[in-house]
Amino acid sequence: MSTRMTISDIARLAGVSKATASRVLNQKPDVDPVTRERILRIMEEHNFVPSVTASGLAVGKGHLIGVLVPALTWPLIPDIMRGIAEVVEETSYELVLYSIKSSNHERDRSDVINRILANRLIAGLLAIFPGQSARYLPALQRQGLPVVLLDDQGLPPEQLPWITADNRAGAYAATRHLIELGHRRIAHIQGPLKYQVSRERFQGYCEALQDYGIPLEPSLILQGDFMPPGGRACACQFFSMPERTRPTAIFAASDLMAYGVMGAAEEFGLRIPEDTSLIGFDDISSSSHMRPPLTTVRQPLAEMGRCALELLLSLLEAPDHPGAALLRSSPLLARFAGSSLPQSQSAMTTATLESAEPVRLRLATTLVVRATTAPPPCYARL
Amino acid sequence: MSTRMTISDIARLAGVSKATASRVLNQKPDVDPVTRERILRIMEEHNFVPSVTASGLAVGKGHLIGVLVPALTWPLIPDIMRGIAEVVEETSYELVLYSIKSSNHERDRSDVINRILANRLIAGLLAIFPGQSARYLPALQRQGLPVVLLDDQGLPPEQLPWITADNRAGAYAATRHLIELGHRRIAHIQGPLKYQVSRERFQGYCEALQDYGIPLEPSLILQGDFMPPGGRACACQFFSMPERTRPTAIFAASDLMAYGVMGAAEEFGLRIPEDTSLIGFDDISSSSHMRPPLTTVRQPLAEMGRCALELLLSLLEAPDHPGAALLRSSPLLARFAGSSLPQSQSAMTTATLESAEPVRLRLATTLVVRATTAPPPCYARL
DNA sequence: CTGTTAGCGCGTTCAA
DNA sequence: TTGAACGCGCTAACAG
Repeated sequence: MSTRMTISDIARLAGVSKATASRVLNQKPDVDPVTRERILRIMEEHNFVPSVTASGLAVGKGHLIGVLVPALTWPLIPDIMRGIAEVVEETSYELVLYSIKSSNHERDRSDVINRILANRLIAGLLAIFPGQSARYLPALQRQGLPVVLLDDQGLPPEQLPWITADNRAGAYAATRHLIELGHRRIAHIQGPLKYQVSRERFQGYCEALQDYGIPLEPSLILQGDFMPPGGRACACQFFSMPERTRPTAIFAASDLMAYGVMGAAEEFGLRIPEDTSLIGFDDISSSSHMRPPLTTVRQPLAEMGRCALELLLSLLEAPDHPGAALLRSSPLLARFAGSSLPQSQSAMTTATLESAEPVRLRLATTLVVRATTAPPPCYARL
Repeated sequence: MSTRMTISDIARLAGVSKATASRVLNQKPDVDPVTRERILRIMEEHNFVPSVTASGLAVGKGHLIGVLVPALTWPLIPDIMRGIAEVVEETSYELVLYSIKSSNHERDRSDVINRILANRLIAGLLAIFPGQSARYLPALQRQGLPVVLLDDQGLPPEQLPWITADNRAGAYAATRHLIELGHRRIAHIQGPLKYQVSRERFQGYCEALQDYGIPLEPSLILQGDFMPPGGRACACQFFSMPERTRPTAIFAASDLMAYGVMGAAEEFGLRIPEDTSLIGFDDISSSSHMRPPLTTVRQPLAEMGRCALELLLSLLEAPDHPGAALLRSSPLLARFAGSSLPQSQSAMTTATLESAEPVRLRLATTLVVRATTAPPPCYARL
């Protein structure tokens, strides 16, 4: 419970110079073992912790890692943060939270970026769902601030390492599940197409249909906004169609939109899954508690956070080693270095290393079947 | 898009000394107006942002605010964080996230605290649901680091300012709602009693019953753990009771536990709200999407975050002015300074200032009636 | 192996 | 009103 200790205090107590004390702090090898032990002991005794501020100033790079997040309330974020926090705890880094002011405009976004860059507080940046802000990120990278993208949700700025989930494969699995249940009129509620994840999910949907010889039906494809009301609106449109053309199953590009569908179904007196099957995407925590529990595609959120941060850390330690070399320095990332294409269903452990130059990891998704999917009603079969 | 600018650069460009440039940066009045303008212009031009690191070092206090959070995935946290982020954005402070390693033990907790204290990174700490870690907080406070507690969930360490929701009143309103609907056998699933919020909610339940002359029935009170499985288990126990003594309504101390109740009800073939009414507590976002939408008590989460941070900020600026004086310095907190007891139902704007010495704010909660409450089934009436 | 010196970028004295 | 000098706590260069 002592008060603030400086390295000078420690040095004085140990009878050495500050430089020596600093050396043992930084694990330098060139210190007399016995002296080192003595200093270490003194530090322990007074539970000394070096000032991140000062060392940051001295080295020119702080030991802080910035995390740029959109609205914290977007349900995927907390799980991702959990993964991030887990690996940060293992290191001596601290996390600085930058949240993008959602309400305001362009100006604000570049402001945040400027703050990040100019005050030189952080050593690296992890940008989660940067969306439009992604525009400014390459500039940071060029100025020497390592940046890692997590599921960009926008046009991927080239040359930035990024981590994402295999949205296409997840959507494919979901659609195939529906097809195998016997559905043929399968609707899809897209996310906003300006996000890459939306397009990937749509692509997976299309490919599954195509592989099973089911023609794409444009009237069964609507664009939502990832939120419940949007999903509800699209569903209402589907449910208003004549029974013969009405979809017997709906694949929504987010769980939240699926919630909206459930609301609409109730309004139309349609039972799920008896009258209409439903699949979401994300597997946010509340989905398992819905009545009936929602069948959905799980993103390995925490794992994505972990990977992204490990990647960033390795970038910090070896800024000039782009590509696969980075992967070897991290135990977690190393697991992915070997695998090429996702061949097994053991989701959490497969991923593909897409390109060598800027590292790009795509983590596997898994279909989790719960209770909102069933064979189509009799009148619709065949 | 310039590279890092230091104050020396600015000074050189403006043809003045670094000291002068520093003066205008810190709003010192003793600078020649025209010179000041010139310097300001140059700073703007090169979009110069002072290094938080360096100024922090110089002043001895960084412009960072620490937020101590438990598991990010606890559903209340994101909303609180949103409130916090909103007011942080208005200031020049940044947020540093400290998460308590949930898995490990005592040792870890004090470690986090030590890091926080010793590296002198942050100027103030906002502790959300500190739980057992609250033990260490007063020490920080004594060492000159302002600390604000947000909904302590434990034994409140004396002398620390804290913000919470009016759990008692919320629980009272929920129970009264049930009583007024005609229920008399009202069960309560408590949160863990080691948390103060659980005890307060239980207290509100008891008081409502008492005020309406309904005797407390011990068999209708079970302790849960705030999580769905716990709620489910308790509900199963209730639903297994003979119909004559079985509760016609359940008030769960958290929405998550209410979800568990819904699952159990389905299992027992009981309809909600026809056979059993149900009320939760928290109003987490998914509750409005449940089928049927959950009646619950809303905590003003974001507002709590906002207040807590404003309080902390005012503490930073006037460290020696405890008590009500603080409140006046903040526009948001000032709103509460006048009101004494919550008299109106306009929840978000009433609160009680409990004591003058360590500031204690209790924000109003609101009952949000949705679709899980109804009059008791016929056989149970009267 | 270790001590000495010189900053990192900024705030704050002191004189001028 | 302004400038020069010093120090925050630490690291990095260079000696010894």
